[in-house]
Amino acid sequence: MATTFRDIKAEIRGRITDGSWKPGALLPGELELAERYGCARATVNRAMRELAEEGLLERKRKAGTRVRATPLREARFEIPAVQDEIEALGAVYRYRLISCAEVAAPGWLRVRLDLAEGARALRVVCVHDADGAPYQAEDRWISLTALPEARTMDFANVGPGAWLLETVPYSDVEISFGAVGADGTQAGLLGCAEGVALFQAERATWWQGQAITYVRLAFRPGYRMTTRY
Amino acid sequence: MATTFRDIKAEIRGRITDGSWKPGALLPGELELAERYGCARATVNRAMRELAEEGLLERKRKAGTRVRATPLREARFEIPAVQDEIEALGAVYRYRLISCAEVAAPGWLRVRLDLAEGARALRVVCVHDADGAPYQAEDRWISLTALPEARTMDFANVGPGAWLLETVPYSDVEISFGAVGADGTQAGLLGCAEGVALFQAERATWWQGQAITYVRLAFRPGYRMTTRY
DNA sequence: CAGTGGTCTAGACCACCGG
DNA sequence: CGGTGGTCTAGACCACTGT
Repeated sequence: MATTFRDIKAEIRGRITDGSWKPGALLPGELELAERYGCARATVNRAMRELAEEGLLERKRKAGTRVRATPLREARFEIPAVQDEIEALGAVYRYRLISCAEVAAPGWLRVRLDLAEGARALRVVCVHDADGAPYQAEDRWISLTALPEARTMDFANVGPGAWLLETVPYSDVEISFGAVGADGTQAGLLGCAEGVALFQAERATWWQGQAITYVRLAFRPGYRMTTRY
Repeated sequence: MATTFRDIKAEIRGRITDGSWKPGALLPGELELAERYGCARATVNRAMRELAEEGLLERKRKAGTRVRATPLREARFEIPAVQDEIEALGAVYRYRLISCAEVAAPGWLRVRLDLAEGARALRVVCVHDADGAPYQAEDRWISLTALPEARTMDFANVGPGAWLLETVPYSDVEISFGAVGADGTQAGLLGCAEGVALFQAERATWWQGQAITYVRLAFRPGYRMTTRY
């Protein structure tokens, strides 16, 4: 009878969800559970530690382990590249460049990315289609302070997102989601009426403390982002 | 010179983000790294295992450990109770019940929650205010099959969300986010014009395979959900 | 088949913090 | 202060899977 840390996790999770151990309740110590399950303390430790990471338990030295009084609800969303997202739907992906120009970084962007006055940026506007219909409109600003080589890039066939992904693969990201009424540009790009409600993501990316890019992604009307937890 | 699993994580993470180890690159085996850092294999194992969970590494038996070719971007959002969310902003929370009535579950809800024909539900509509201004409009359906005791509850002062949280604290949830134009009811409850873009969450909750509740939460215009990763 | 990661063990020392 | 969780060790066996 093998007692793995997964068995113990399942056992404890079961007791919590079925109500045997109510929110706030104190669980037995690791040593006692190890004896009860006939395994090493390290095994119990891993089980409980992971359940704590998942938000079901609260652990404190000396105080012991308790069922979280207020369930910590945490949802995880995968943020795939647009092309992957579209192809995962079984649709044909197409990329269309609308415009690409070097400009002086506007004030709001300098504030947002902490850029110096006079900083310059590359602004790229493009659309991602799924089966020929607009799926996502992208309005991106790339800091030419951090990535001067972006000037020489040709974004006619490769999206700026894909290029950045291979140039700066691992970076720090701040992302936020909201709803906006489509402005004239977005309405044109997505083929909808002005004012229609759009799901919009905003993402700022940093690498080693330096701002890389800021992007606004407006999704086609009706888009939903879904997950379980 | 203490080498903890955190040190090793930081070390490896650094090599990945600074580009020394590029996407797809093969890392040394656990045994070699253990020797290199002068620690036990278990310590290296924990460091690498956690980095894999975080999406930076890909591990396969026999094949070894590699830097993920395509960074797995995963964002985590906390989903607090509305009251906590509002009070965390430093605002005063207020709850207002708009209506509460027992009804036959409409077809779309029966499909959504897998309810039997003729199933009955409690429909509760309410508003959550922050500093006196509407923050979130809630339109909730509670399955009376699963929770007949909801019939006798008085939701005049306690929100249905808070009651459910203490009645069924740990459940399975499916959640999705999108943008909608405010309908007449939502416009009235949130004090905005019809058609204004609203950020909307939909949540279906299950407990031991049985549907508990379905809720639509429409946030005040301009609301954004933010995180880092 | 053989090499890699996955997991368990028995024991140890330590840091934190509640009583 | 002393009990609890946090972490490390040295060793072992096993499961998967590429070659």
